[in-house]
Amino acid sequence: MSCKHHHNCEKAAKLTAEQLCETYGFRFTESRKQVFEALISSHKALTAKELMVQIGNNQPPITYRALEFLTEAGLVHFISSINAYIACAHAEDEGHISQFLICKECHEVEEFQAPDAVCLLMQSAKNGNFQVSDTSIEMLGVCSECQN
Amino acid sequence: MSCKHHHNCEKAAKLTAEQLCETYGFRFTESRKQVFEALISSHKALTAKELMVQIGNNQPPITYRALEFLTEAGLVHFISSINAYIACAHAEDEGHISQFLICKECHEVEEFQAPDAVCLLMQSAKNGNFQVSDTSIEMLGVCSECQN
DNA sequence: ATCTTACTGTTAATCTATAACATTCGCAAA
DNA sequence: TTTGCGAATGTTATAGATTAACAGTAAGAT
Ligand SMILES: [Zn+2]
Ligand SMILES: [Zn+2]
Ligand SMILES: [Zn+2]
Ligand SMILES: [Zn+2]
Repeated sequence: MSCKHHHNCEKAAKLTAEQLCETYGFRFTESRKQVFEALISSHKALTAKELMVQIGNNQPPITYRALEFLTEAGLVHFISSINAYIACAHAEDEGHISQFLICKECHEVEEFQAPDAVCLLMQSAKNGNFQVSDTSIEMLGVCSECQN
Repeated sequence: MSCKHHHNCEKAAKLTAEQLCETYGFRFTESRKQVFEALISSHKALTAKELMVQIGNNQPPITYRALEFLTEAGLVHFISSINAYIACAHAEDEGHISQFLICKECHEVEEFQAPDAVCLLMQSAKNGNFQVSDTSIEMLGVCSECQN
């Protein structure tokens, strides 16, 4: 599978993940690895259920725990508008804001960055004296592939 | 309750709602009215369950149907990051993009507009040849009231 | 009057996520 | 080595959110 969507793909990302875990004293265990690999090897966003099917696990807590861990570690993002998870494409950039283009045909998801837009949004919030802790930008539509 | 957050509040909004329904040949029925009024009279975002409690209805389909109708009519927005619904503050501006400041303390939600930021985001999508049909911007944080 | 479509009432099912608790694992201090 | 501790897992069951299905009613058009 090609990798136009990830800055550092699969192997590199796994390395980043392992290092990140070690840095903070956590373990990149088997179940976490399984979930992460399932996500990084698919550029699509996967629901918890789809993940469970893919890694052959029908015990929800195991998958949900791995997802919670990976999400908190910043290795995976949760896309609330479609209730699905995706491996982060910029994990090395810690604490960055999540911005997604989500194709409703093929479910492929591209994580992109538009710092200038984010800046304007932050400005808006600041004008309202609102202290932002978490921002999510989710754009649903049809990707270039699926427009044909 | 004061109305710093709505451009046209309660009565006016209800009127807009009724007109909008009539225009498209739909009815502003009792259950829809109940749900809409519960939302418009609270500036907070309410979950489906909270709504059901508030309008004294424990038959999910009724509430969910009303919510689906109101959402499709553009009178109510669904805020996916917190699984809650809020009455739209700009219903007269049809098809506008949803942007929210969501206070995680008091759960009050402000719908705001930042057209220049949206413009930049659209540009980003366009550069990737991505055809956007629906955009949601959700900023979680602490409102000015709750910072004290 | 009857036809059609929108809308409601009700029951039950499905999908999604978490609680609770016992067990094991990895690691470090005694 | 062994003891102790927190992190992580295994397992069962439950809670919570949303929808399917189908029968029935209401309102406007012809
Ligand atoms: Zn990311
Ligand atoms: Zn696509
Ligand atoms: Zn709105
Ligand atoms: Zn607040």
